[in-house]
Amino acid sequence: MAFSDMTGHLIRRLHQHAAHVFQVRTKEAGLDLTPVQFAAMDAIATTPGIDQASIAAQIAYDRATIGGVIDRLEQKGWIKRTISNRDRRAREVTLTPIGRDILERAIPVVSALQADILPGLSNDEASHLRDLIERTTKIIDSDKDG
Amino acid sequence: MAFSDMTGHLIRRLHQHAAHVFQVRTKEAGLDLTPVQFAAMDAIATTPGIDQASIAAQIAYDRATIGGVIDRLEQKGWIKRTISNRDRRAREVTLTPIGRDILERAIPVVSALQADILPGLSNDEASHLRDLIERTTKIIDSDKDG
DNA sequence: GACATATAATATGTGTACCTACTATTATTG
DNA sequence: CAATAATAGTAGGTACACATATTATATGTC
Repeated sequence: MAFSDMTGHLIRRLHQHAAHVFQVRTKEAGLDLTPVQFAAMDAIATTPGIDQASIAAQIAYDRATIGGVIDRLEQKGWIKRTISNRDRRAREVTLTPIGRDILERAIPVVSALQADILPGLSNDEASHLRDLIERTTKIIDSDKDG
Repeated sequence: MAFSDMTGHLIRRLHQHAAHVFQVRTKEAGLDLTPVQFAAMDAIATTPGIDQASIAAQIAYDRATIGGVIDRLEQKGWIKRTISNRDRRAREVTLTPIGRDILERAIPVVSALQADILPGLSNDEASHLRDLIERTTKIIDSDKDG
């Protein structure tokens, strides 16, 4: 089989495209944020005061990567980090008012761009594709735990 | 819709998993190479003397990224770069004997690990998933050209 | 054949992405 | 409660990944 037909290569291409769509659509909307920054802010909004390790676990990233992401979000003034009282190793992360505003503006944009990630597929096909991927990732997760 | 169910997020997770499987399986086989390094070497083996821009186009990467990848492959002694006679801007890239050997050893490993990227899916489902992704990437490509 | 245009590679900068090791702190266990 | 193990975050290192700008060279046009 030619390399270009291999599963891994196809998945990389699709991911590359998804990242590109995210970048273009958010920039068009006047937003300056990356996919992981959005994911982290969404997790923080869902669970204010969440610590970095929990953010990393929730959105499936490395702790070290999230550390850097949180650094940059803090520099932009979108999140705040305070040492936790119940566990002095942990940092409790919350959105600032500006960060909340950015996230509010980003949510509809990010929701809308999802459809552009799978051009040319019918709704049924796109749904089926999402379903197959979701089943696969669930198996990956259960393999990790079990 | 929750962020974790969004298309972009699912695709990222799948890509992350595919990259992980590649890393683990190649390491187990005693190989020290990344997905893009493998892809580049495969392209060079297919078209010896290919220039860097053509490698980038063939495997769908940025020219700047491929420049760095080729740098590292050259440092490892797996490829050779010579200034082209017909176009002094271009670098003709070829595999060294060692590079050819590495690629020969890598090809069966990389072929075999493709199946591990989609655990828990039947052959039909995996095929269908590949097909849907392939159709999407073809549309992406034609949008770029047209 | 000078000149505008395009292209190959590189340089620079930002931001992931993950690995290993390290420090500080907490939890567990004898 | 002292010793051990586990965990949160950071530091350092490697390798993408891509945008933009720059340099060298080639190409098309008049």
